[in-house]
Amino acid sequence: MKKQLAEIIKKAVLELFDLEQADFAVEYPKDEKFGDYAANVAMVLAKKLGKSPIEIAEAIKLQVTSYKLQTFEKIEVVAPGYINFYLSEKYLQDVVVEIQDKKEKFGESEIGKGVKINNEFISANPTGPLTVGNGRGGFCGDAISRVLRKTGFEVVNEYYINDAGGQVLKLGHSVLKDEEAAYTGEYIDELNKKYGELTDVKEIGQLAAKEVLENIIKKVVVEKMQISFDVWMSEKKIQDENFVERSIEILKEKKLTYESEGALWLKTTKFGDDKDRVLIKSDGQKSYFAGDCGYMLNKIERNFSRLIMGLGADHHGYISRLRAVAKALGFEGDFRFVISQLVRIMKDGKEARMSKRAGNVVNVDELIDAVGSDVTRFFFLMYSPDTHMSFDLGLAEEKSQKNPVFYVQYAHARICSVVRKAQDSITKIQDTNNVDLSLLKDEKELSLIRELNKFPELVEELSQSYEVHKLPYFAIKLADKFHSFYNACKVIDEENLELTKARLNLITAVKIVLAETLDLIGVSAPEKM
RNA sequence: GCGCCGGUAGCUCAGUGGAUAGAGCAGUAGCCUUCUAAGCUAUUGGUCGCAGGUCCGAUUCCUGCCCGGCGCACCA
Repeated sequence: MKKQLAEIIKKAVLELFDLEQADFAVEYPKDEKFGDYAANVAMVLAKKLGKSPIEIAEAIKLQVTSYKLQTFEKIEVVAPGYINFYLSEKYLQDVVVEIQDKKEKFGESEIGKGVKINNEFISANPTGPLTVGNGRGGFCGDAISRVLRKTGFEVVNEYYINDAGGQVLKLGHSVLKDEEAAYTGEYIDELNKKYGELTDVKEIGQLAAKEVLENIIKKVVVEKMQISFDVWMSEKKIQDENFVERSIEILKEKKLTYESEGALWLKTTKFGDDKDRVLIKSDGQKSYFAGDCGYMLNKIERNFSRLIMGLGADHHGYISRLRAVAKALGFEGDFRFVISQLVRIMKDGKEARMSKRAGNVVNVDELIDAVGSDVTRFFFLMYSPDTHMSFDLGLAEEKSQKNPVFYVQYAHARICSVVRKAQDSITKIQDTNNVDLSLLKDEKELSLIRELNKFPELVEELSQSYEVHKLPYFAIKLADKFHSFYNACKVIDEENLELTKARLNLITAVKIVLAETLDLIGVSAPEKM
């Protein structure tokens, strides 16, 4: 509707003032009393037209009114020059019908049809357990994919495994517990028991990495975090299949490389990086960055038209060089980075030290074990990835009404309970098809429907902006309006079966949208609590 | 030194070139003979880090500064 309204206003502006382009916005007003949509066109055009915003707004209002649209029951001009549009009751009541028809497909669209997207996230080294930071990035990446799929995009979830370079050696040393050991922890002790007798560091490292990947990372990702990756891409495979060699050849051919101090450099500065990067070191070894070039070539040859990479804030420095390689290798599509800031775990007002010995939570799986998968996901996804979030462990552990996750889930469970009750107690209400939804006129009811109406627009917006933290906020708002409605309006009324039927339709619609929103977040929608 | 991110209510965080800056938690006052009180209703609380600038209008955009986090390898 937002888009359609923008088109309508555009048309009106064209007809009235003969202006082709107008840079204005259609948005949701801050307050419901200002209607369902508000446009700032008049204020934007005021200067250009040399008229007062109010005057212009009135003209546009008249013009739009002359189109006799059924959608709006009222259009108002308000100082300093807003045009507020009020959806008609009929339009809102029809939203309930639409949701009943489409069920869980409500909000789906085809804007992404035929567009292939590669979404790479987590990609933590196979050298140890996943941290809460990996968890944040993981849930965020997963939610983005869910939104993209709902809007018709073809998404490949991908995890890149650094199983070829020096960190494998580091792991080997750690298992042997020699001077070059870098990692410690219970899992290292176990690996030491298993492989400590061997002597070849590289072999030990590879065996250990494989085991960490299979028994720690994959288990946590798949079982605890419930994220499914379509591709687990191995760095070694990229090397073995000559992508690295070939990418270097291509870059050489494009004359984007040069030799200096005995090393081969790539001119990433040509594409916005702050310094050039080494591809082949002076000792003849390929750099880690060369591996990235090979991987990029591999992605490009798989014909994705959009690339997404989720990175922790400690890796934000890679953005410009990765963008540079993509361009250097000829990738022209949209390449977006989702950077998630680090996570602080707070307990009792203090920062929990990231140490196992102190008995504090460090890893995602431990966090999930402590507070549950739903709470963990919801909490991480509530925050914009840009914020340096504090995870209040005490609050999350409480499992009480303080917790917004339960607030939302409770709304869903409540609806299920009412529906169950209706089925049990009123046998007459079986024919839910023949319903008079025009009975839904109460302010609480209409307000609830207005929120439902926003869902498809939200999903579509998120498929472009990736701001998935808006999903939990939407869920809370919808739950809020439902609870408010529930307290004001009795759903089951033996004396008024027609209204009861209409309201059952309404809450079923709410249930569908709530469940869908929670599904995009990856949180369960319980039938009972 | 350079770069990225943040600085909004007591706490954790949304938000926006425009209409009285929002939510949850915490605080205060009410609401269970009625479909789940894990709920509802009302209410207290803000110099949107500081200083300039652009604009009819800035918390939002620009510049400078202050505070906090992270990053700046021929390491992977």
